[in-house]
Amino acid sequence: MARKTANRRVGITDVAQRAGVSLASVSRVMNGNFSVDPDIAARVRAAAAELNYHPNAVGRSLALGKTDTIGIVVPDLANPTFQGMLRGVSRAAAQDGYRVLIADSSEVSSEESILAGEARRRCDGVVLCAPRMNEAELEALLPSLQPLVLINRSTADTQTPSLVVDYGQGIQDLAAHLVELGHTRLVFLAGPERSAGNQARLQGLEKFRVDHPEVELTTLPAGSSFEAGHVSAVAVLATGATGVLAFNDLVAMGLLSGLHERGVDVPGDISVTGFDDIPFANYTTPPLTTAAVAINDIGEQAWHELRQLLGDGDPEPAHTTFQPELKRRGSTGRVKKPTLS
Amino acid sequence: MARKTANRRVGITDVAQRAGVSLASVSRVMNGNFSVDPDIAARVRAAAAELNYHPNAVGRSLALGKTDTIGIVVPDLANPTFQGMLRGVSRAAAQDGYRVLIADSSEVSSEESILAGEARRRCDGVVLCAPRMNEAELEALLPSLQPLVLINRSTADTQTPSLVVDYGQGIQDLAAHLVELGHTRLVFLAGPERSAGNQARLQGLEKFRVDHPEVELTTLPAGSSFEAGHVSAVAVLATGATGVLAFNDLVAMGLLSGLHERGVDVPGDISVTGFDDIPFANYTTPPLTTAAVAINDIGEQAWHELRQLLGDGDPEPAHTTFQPELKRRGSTGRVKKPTLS
DNA sequence: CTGAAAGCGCTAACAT
DNA sequence: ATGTTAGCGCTTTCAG
Repeated sequence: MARKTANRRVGITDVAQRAGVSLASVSRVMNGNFSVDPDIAARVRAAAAELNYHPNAVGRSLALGKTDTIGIVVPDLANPTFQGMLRGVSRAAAQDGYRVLIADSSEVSSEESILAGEARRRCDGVVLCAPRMNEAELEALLPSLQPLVLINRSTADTQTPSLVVDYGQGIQDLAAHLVELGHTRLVFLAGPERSAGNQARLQGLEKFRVDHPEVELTTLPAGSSFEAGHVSAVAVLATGATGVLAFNDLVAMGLLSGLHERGVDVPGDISVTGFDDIPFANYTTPPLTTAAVAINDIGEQAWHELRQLLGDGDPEPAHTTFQPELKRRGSTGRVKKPTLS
Repeated sequence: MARKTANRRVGITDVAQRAGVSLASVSRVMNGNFSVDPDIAARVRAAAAELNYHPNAVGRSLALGKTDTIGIVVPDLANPTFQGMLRGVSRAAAQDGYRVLIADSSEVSSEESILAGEARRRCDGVVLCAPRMNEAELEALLPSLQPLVLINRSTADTQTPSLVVDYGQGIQDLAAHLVELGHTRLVFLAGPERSAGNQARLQGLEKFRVDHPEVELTTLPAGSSFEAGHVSAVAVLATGATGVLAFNDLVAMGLLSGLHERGVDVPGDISVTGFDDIPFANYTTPPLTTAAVAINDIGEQAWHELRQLLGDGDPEPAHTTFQPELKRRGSTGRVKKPTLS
């Protein structure tokens, strides 16, 4: 038997002994179970207090078959979007007495499956956010992860709740906003190729092209980070576009910074939009026009869905689409003079 | 006995049965234990694979007396500093096969003790970051949290490793930097009053005053958020100071934004410094001069200390001070004209 | 209403 | 080298 140090932790047995009752009674009292003699209850509580007894969580988990813990697997803890989600999940779950175990796959999507499985095995359920995992792998993984809720991925499996952001609509709104301002030459700074969110944006833009044949829209590969946006500045300028749709706020901020370094005025010379509305977006100079995603709400919702699956809480719809909300801020403005293409 | 659904999970017994061996053998094989007949080992592995068997973590934990999980309690998951720490801890711990359980106290420092205790009970150890918790409460808590490592708090207890950032020195470096640039009227935008980090900065500035009697340094209460910095813009301008030491990067960014709105040029009219060097600091306009704190390293170190306490890994020094590194960037510049005080 | 005892899934003595 | 068995700390039937 493993016994790390000399000092034994106080267990239910100690309390029972001290209170002169059986283990069962202590257990009943600790769990606020019905039908315990007030006298005994008091003795037990006293003993527990004196010994500073706290039930061992692992023992409880084994007996109860539940850990009161859920796992959340995210691709990158450095990304504000996933941080926001994590925070939303964590706070909501905490409200219901659940804790959250993190599994950060560090962008190594090959590890995601294993990680998710491990997380699931330690927990009662899982929130899975794996934008780069391929479709087949995802489908194969789902059964073993149940109960789980999926973020920004859809699945044929109707058992699995999934919360998705309508990136396609959001990017169209952003593009339309630029068109309204008179821009006719746009460039999209694309995110990671295999990311589901990027593909959704691309589809949205395809639709936009159909609706706005007069607009010239080009795509530039970039990425999802500051750096990606920063180094894109030259390429963006080379296109001659007056409006830029950055993959997300990070990319937009990087671009803003790169543009600023080159003395390009935003929005005077070029308008820039982001995506997500991370907290920082409000405080860039100029403040960033973006499509706000209620990422904390998504996290919270994710927990609610999972809670339902776990048998607590009340039933709710299992599939939800979150609509981004256009935030008009200082980084976009009227085009200076119509560009002659 | 709790049995949620009808479908039994496959346990070690099933594998043993299928392989026609005892539980013990299966356990030995699964744990790569010495002395198992290759033949049996193969049979066990085959059976495990066929049944898609994965050891139950809770059962293991109970038997082993360890969970391979550590808790991390942070005051606010929305704060980039704590996010960075979390990330550092999480990645480092993952390297050693440990998982991280989050306890976000949501700034409610009264909850921190309970939260920390709960986290500890589910885990093998805890990383505690509770800048606002009062001294007495902290000391009282320590014994029950062992093994733990403390972040940005010191304690008399030499058993407890603690990692602290030298905020006092950092803020002095920042102030000295401004002085070098010719600034003689400075203002410090103070953080949360009870925060240990704020007090350290205040002490550093006291020392700075002694070293630089020629400099006029005032303090303005602010806070630790964007908003705090943003609303401070007017008060800052009212002081007539030409150099501002913001409590942290968030406050500095808020201030930058507030200043920009009022047409105040940074660093032309006023120089602004932050603290922490969060990833965004490099991408503000202008880029933020700040004192860089290697927050990811701190998280990583925290894990290493904890690992040592847990009995793995090699011995390391138990108390470490991290020196912030001055980052000179665009938000600070030469004073326009010497101010006549 | 209470206590004895079985069992959650696994590991580690202890025999064999 | 393998099987038997006794826990790990707790909950919950099942008798009384």
